[in-house]
Amino acid sequence: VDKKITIQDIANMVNVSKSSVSRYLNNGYLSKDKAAKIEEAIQKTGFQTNFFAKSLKSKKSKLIGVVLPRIDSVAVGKLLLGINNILELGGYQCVILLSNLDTKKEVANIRKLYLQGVDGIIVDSIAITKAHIELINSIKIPTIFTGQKNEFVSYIKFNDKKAGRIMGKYISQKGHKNVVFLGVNEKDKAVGVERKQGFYEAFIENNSNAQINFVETEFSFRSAYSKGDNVLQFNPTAVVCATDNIGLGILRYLHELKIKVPEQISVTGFGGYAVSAISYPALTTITFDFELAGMKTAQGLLDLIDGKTVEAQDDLPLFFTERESVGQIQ
Amino acid sequence: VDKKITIQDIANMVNVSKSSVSRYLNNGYLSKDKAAKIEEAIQKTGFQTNFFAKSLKSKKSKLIGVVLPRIDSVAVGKLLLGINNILELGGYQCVILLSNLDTKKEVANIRKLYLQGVDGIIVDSIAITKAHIELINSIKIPTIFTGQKNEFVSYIKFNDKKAGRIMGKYISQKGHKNVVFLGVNEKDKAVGVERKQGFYEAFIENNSNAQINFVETEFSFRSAYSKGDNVLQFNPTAVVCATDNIGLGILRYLHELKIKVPEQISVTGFGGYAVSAISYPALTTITFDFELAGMKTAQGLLDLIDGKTVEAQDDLPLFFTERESVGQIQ
DNA sequence: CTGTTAGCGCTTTCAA
DNA sequence: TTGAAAGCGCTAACAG
Repeated sequence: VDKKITIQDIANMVNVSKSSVSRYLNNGYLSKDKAAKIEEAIQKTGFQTNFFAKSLKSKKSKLIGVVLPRIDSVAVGKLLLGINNILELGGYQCVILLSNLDTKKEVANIRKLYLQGVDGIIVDSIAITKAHIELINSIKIPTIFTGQKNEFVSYIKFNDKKAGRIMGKYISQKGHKNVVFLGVNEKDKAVGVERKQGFYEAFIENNSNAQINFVETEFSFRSAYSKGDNVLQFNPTAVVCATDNIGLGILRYLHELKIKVPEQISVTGFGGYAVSAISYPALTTITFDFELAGMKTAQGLLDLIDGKTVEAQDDLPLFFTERESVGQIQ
Repeated sequence: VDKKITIQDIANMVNVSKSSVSRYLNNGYLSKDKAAKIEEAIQKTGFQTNFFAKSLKSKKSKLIGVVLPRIDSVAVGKLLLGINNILELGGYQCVILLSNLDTKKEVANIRKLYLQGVDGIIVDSIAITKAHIELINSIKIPTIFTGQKNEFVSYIKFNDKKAGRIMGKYISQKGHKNVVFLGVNEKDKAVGVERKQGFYEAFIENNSNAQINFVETEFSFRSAYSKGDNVLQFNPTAVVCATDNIGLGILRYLHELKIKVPEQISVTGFGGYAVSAISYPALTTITFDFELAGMKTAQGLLDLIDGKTVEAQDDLPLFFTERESVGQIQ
């Protein structure tokens, strides 16, 4: 592998025109013997078509842009794994842009990818704003969202409200009447609003004189941990956390205070990361299969690229995972 | 944003040649007034230079290939975050290829990136083989490794041996005489060999009649957990785990058997992920700053691209983090 | 300072 | 079936 060889070099070696080599490469008509010779030349030279020239000419890059809110999270990692599984099969590669949980940057990243000429864009969004919609409508690149929903775009996500409802029903059935919902900011519709709403609804339905108090936290262990005394002020019998991460933070806080879980207080999460099964006590949670979500999303994008219509989907399978962190009241 | 507009369109609007527009874009000499007019036209049209044409011509893509063994790990996520921080400043973007902890695929991915014409490659390697070296030597693209070392390539990593030594000294000082090292396969030089060796050396130095037994595990919690009884057969007073993940798996196993940590048995890790501070008991570990590692690696690659020489570096700062999981013997 | 010119490597009519 | 030729959008001599 010395100096990169081109389609022209191959043509010269075999005494055909470069058009013929191009045809060979793109399944055009070509006589058997020429095809064979070209194949041989390509084999021994290790020729590989120039990615940029091809993209320039064909207007296709085989590159998919992936906009992520953050990367140092197991959930996002799994999602990306699923995305990559599917995209790789289709001969696509991922260009990754990070938004640092910043909505504006998310939009800027989408624009950047568009200008670069990727063939499609996947956005693991934290919130779909008007700016998102406007941009998506003005650019013509296939784009699909995951993690959040919006009627004007294609998206594939879990039903966060349903997840919340499952948890709400469970907790009320366990006899809890005074709980704290330790959630995140409402700017995040899926995690901040839908999960909470689902929980509230189902919890109240089953338990009309119950009491729920809300405490807000960031996504990190550390932040959740630091909200511990805030949570305890309400004297809840259960604290329902918007993510497993948050649950783990609270678990740690309670441990330090020698408050026994689930004997004295119950804790739950959402997510189903492997680590929450290892914690002590293992966290009762709603399990989302993020890798599957990634695969579905990537497949949706591929369909969009193929010109098919993809209908919004917010019912990816999720299931309740009962472990050890919730106790029965009375 | 309708039909993509080109440098020629801008040239026509302002009545200059497209070369002048190109000059404007690339900091060539240009009169103030023309520059101003061009700028205005670019502003109002939202023109953006065509990525593929530019790359084709300039032989530069502003794309960096990043080969990762896996993506669903916090350590890798942090590394990528650091890489991205630096690359973004330089106007580069990351194309990510996953190797699924497979050495052959790692090599194949490097080749793929080379053929695509990325400007440089970062490999978070699990093992640097002859195939790696040969490929790197034959292609001329700047390439840097992280996570593993090898005298024939540029690399930036932590000193895993030193990390092991610190732990070995600490554990022996704590009076432990019979430990199990719960490590990974030796194909992974850094984690499988260096950490172990460093630990063995320092532990024995301080404690010549001590006993160490080795148990092998995969990287996952689950695998570590499943090795629990294997570990216990040796009746150790401490189990030194090659990663925090592994340590967390063992912690869970011991908890289920109601074996108290650190009263009955001590456990340690390597890594310093946030989650190990939240576990119960919090894990004593060696902390690596993976984000910093990512930044250093990316900066090294940028230097390589600039034609500077980058010397191998295996002394990224690491520090001992004493928490709650190790007890004193006697 | 600025325009003209010649490609980068490839695909794709259009004729032959 | 095949080759010639045009051109994707851009950069970079080379004159002027």
